[in-house]
Amino acid sequence: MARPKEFEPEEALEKAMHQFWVKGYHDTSIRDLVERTGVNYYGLYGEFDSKHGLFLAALDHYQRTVTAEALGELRKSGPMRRAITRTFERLAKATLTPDGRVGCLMCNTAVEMAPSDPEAAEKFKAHTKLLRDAFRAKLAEGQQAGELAADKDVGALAEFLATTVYSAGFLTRSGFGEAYVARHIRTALTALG
Amino acid sequence: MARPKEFEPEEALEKAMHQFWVKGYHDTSIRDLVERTGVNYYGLYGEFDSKHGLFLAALDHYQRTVTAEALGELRKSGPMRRAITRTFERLAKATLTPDGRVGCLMCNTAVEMAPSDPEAAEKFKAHTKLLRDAFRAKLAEGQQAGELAADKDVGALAEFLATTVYSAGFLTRSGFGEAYVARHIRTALTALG
DNA sequence: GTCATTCCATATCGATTGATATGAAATTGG
DNA sequence: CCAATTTCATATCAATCGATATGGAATGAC
Repeated sequence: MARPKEFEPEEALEKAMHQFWVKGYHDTSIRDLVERTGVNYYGLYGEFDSKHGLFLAALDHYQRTVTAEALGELRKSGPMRRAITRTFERLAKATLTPDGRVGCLMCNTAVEMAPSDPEAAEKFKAHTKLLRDAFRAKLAEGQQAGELAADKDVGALAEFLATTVYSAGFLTRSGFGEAYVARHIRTALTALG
Repeated sequence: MARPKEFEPEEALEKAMHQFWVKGYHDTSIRDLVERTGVNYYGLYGEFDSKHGLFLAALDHYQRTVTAEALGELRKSGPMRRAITRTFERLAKATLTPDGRVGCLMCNTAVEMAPSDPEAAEKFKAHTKLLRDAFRAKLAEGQQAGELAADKDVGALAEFLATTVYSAGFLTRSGFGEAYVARHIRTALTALG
């Protein structure tokens, strides 16, 4: 029984995420967010409390959408190496958006915010755990199937692959071309033996 | 024939570098720099033109001091693997300063500035080239000496090791402990075969 | 000692920041 | 049709931003 909202919260969050993805937290202003989302101050603050609240919500949104989508490849049954390679291909694709070579939002956030923002740091750690656990499951499965040498440390490799995800995002954002990034991933995967 | 400066430009630059190292570019204000360096506005602007000019000078200073010092290990004659391991040990030490887990200034800068600041991006690229060339020389030497398999791609490995330097800085800044970082480096070095 | 010059300390500039307040527009219940 | 409620659009807030201007303090030349 009142005037209806003229925006979809989920759409606004998606657009805000892309804004933070390109410019980071400090270099994004509320006015940037208002312009990008098409939602005015009242709507944004009513929905997300503050710039910081919107930022944290955008981090959650990133994990729920971009990351979860790419990790789907690891949950399929099938050969280990192919699944891992495809996962990296999908993730690499996600570092390129209509806004350019934006990299990985979680990597960007860790660098910019982790030392000074405990809440952002916590979201980043949760993201790392998500990656690590997904890789570990597939690696363990592969080791069982004889696709990975029995003496390999699955836990250490899972950590390594999770970090390689961030490295690939970092390289893309830094301006290195797709060939450079692909070469890095290919070399990294030789650690699987 | 005038009032003498009360500061040493090199010392001021060193302190400014540490400020940018901790907080990045956007989250560091001129007032922060004045406070940290002990040099007032007039002195800073007279010496470095602007906040941005001081930042670029700090990037140069980082390469000349922190990075060059660590790469000295690669220029010594001696076993390849030991030299590479020691280089990473030195670089890992540099990511921990009295200000905390600050990571690698060049990695931080690439993430924060590369897409929007061509001059900073160029300095980062030069830094990557410095790392890559130093690793490549040692790898080629090792390959000649039979410490590295003849079929290994020295160029690709040099790129990979350079990126691993940034990864280690990234992990430190993100809050991972020394054991986690050391494990990552150890796993990465298995790519040498 | 005097004066020109350079530097230090501080005040100040317009612009922008995150956040809030204000009043009109849009909706529903009565 | 009107009052109550919620949202929209915009004006405005104090604080801070990078940068500059101003005035006094410190030096060397003469």
